[in-house]
Amino acid sequence: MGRSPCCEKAHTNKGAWTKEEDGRLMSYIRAHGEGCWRSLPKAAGLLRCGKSCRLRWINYLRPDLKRGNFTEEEDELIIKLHSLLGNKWSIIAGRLPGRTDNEIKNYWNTHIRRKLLNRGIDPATHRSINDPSTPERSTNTATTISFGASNNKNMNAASRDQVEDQKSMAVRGMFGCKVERFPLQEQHGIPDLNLELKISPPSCYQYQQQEAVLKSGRNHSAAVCFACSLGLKSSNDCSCGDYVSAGKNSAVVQHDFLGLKGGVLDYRSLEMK
DNA sequence: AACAAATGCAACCGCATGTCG
DNA sequence: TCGACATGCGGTTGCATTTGT
Repeated sequence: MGRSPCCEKAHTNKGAWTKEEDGRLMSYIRAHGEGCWRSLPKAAGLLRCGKSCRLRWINYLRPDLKRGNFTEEEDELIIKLHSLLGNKWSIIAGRLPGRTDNEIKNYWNTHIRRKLLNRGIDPATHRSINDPSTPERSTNTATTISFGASNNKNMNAASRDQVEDQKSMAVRGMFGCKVERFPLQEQHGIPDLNLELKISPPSCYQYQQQEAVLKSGRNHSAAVCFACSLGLKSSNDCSCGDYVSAGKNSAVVQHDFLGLKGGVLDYRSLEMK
């Protein structure tokens, strides 16, 4: 038994939307709000599939959309987030206010891929294309975080270690999680300093630290939220103060690593509403 | 000017996931 | 707990526009 289609295809328009259709959809949503996409087309007098209406609204008609070219900062943020999350376009879009997942996906495929390839970076793995040690990406590979090239080739081993440790600390602060370092680049002397990082939920120690912060009522300098770490300090996503503001209801404060509460990854909690 | 190739982007499709009775 | 339905997501397609010859 097959699944019923989302709409009656025989009686729906397809292809580009007309101005009249846009107008109908916009005025209907203004009057009634989003939601119930299945019944919306009929109610709004549109010969469109509900899915199509939703997509048109989200990707084109929403009033909070930021049209126009991507900035250099947005480019770099997309690259950084893609290196962490892969093709999780909706989550990446959640970190770029006014941008849609579809827009970012298209932009990635048309601009950023080429940009990375020109830099000699494989857009899929965020590693140097010439890197002979690049392993096949398996489903269980660690997330990689690229820091871009830096010229520390001539450093002695101790200095390099120091730099790497600082990077490791930065990432640890960035995600409030344990970061394991794989010294691939050091072993092979690869100029592109992609660090192979494995991200795991915060250790008990860090969890205890958060609780200590709660008890003391003071924010912890090392506890930087994801938003701040990505330069979105002013955004609504900044949650540096969450632990403190939770106050006596601290029981409701669970560790939330990339939306990972109780060990279950909840991508949606990362999205910017 | 005409045509072909390349590019960019809106929209579609199928599957996964969430919700509710 | 299960099944049906609604919604969301990511990959892909198709077409309009731009660029090159």
